[in-house]
This record gives sequence, structure tokens and C-alpha cells, in this order.
Amino acid sequence: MSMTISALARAGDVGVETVRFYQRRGLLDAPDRPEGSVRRYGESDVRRLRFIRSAQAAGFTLEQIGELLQLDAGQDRKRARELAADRIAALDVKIAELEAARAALTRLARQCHASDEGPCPIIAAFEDGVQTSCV
Amino acid sequence: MSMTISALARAGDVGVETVRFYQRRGLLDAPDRPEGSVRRYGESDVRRLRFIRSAQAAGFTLEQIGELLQLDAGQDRKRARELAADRIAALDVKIAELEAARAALTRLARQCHASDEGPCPIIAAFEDGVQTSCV
DNA sequence: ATAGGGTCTGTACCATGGTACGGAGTCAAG
DNA sequence: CTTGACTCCGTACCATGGTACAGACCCTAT
Repeated sequence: MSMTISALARAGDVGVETVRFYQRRGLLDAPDRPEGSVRRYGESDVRRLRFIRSAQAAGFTLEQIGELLQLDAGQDRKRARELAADRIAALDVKIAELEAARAALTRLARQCHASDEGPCPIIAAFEDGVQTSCV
Repeated sequence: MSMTISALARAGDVGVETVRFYQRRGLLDAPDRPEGSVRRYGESDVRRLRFIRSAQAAGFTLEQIGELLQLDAGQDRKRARELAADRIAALDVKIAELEAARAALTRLARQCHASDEGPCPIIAAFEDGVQTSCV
């Protein structure tokens, strides 16, 4: 019910400096220090820290997470859905890009294995401008 | 057969400053300046610039691209295959992460749409630590 | 020959998400 | 009541991939 910053950091599986960084960014509160002592943190801080890490795992930037945190405990569902939809669209683009790159590299590596004649197809492909966009 | 830096940049669809940046990073040559004049670039520079952009599109970092460029026009095929295999593995990890995040967000957005009762499931899920790892 | 562009060089700055450090204060065990 | 660990605060630094100047030079057309 009253943890130090390092206990909080441990609970959220981040470093102490990261907690302070989030505080500076306004993502975490820095509670008042009781009369010449150190700050104490509670369960709500742990939840908030875990929120940040979860949202980060879903690819939100810290700025977007800040906005999510301002949605007042889920009162503005419309905006939350918008943010989620934006993020899903961005994820789709990114996934498609990475899959295209993966397909291109796989094909090239296979060609490269198939023969030892001539220049390496991997290098050669980049010189020609490899098709990473043919999803 | 003899372009200025801005023509080169246009040919590679990057900015002039980006070309200079690649030169500083050792990815592009900075040809000698002919007697108190400006540098001139040729087709090989365009190919190299496009190589860099292609490899970047496949997710290689500039440092890895530097290594690819040192493979001497494809003589060291083993190393090229290694680099490609590493990149494919990294892409697989990243793709799996993004797909997990996408699935989680999609599920939450659907739940959020389904009812307007109680707190927004999107926000709530992050507070509980959303499962983005259940690929 | 002079105005306007483009080029060169060095250096500084940007966003993003942290990480590190010095010096002072505080806490807890022995 | 000392010693060692932890906290606080400000500031500096890191990687990554650029972007933006300023001031000097150069090039071309008029």
C-alpha cells in the first residue's frame, strides 16, 4: 500500500529511471513527499504503469498513451475507439510492409542458396531495387 | 553521366541533406571535387543510393546496410545469407508482435462498440494488462 | 559583372524512448 | 549512530535516422 519508487519500478518491470521519465512526461503522477521523506506509491500507480506498458506493447506512442490516459477512466469511448481504429490501420500498413520485406528476403535467400554462380542475388536485388511492395 | 548532388538526390527520391548524411555515414562516396568546382555523380551512385533505400525498406538498419555494401558486390554470399536470415527472423518476431497487438485491439474495439455500459473495454483492458502476446 | 540559384562544410537541432550521473538528502539495520 | 542502500533533482548523454541552418564558395544566364 506504500511502495518506494524502486518497488513500483519492479512491479511494472521497468527501471527506476524509466518511472521518473514517465513522470516527467506527465504519464505518471509524482505524489507529494510527506514532510522531508520520500514519495510513496500505491496500487493505482502500479496499474497506471502497467497500463502504459500494455498500451506500448500495442504500439501506441507515449504521446498517444497520454491521450488515452486523459480519457478519464473510459468515459470518452468514441475517442478511445478512434484511437484504437487509427492504431489498427497503422498496424495493418506496418504488417503489410514487413511481410513484403520478409517475402522478398526469403525468395532471395533461396535463390542465393540454389547456385553459387555469379553475383549474390541478395545484393544484386537491392541494386536493382528489390520489390518489397508486392505483398 | 555527371549529375549534381541535387540530381542524385532526386534520382534516389531523397533530400540533398540525406545524401550528405549517407556520405558522412560512409554509405555513399563523396567523389573528389574537380579543381575548385562541385562534385559530380554518376549512375553507380544512383544505384548505390537505391540499394540503400531498398535495403532500408526491407528493414535493415544503416549499419547493416553498411555491412552489406562491404560484401564486395556479392562475393561473400555466405555472409549475405546470414544477414538475410537474421533479418527474416527479426521480421518474424516483429510481425508476430504487431499481429498480436492488432488482434487484441480489434477485439477490444468490437467489445467497446457492443455496449455503452460501464467503463470502456479498451481503456480497461490496458489497466488489466492486455494480452498482446496470445498470437 | 552581377544576380540568383545550387553546392560545400561544419555544426546544431529534431523526435523517440529512454539511460546515466553527481551531489545532497533519507531510511533502515546493526 | 554510523554505514550502506535508496531517493531526489537536474542535467547530460545515448542510438537512430535524419533535417536545418550559416557563411563561403561556385555556376549560369543575362
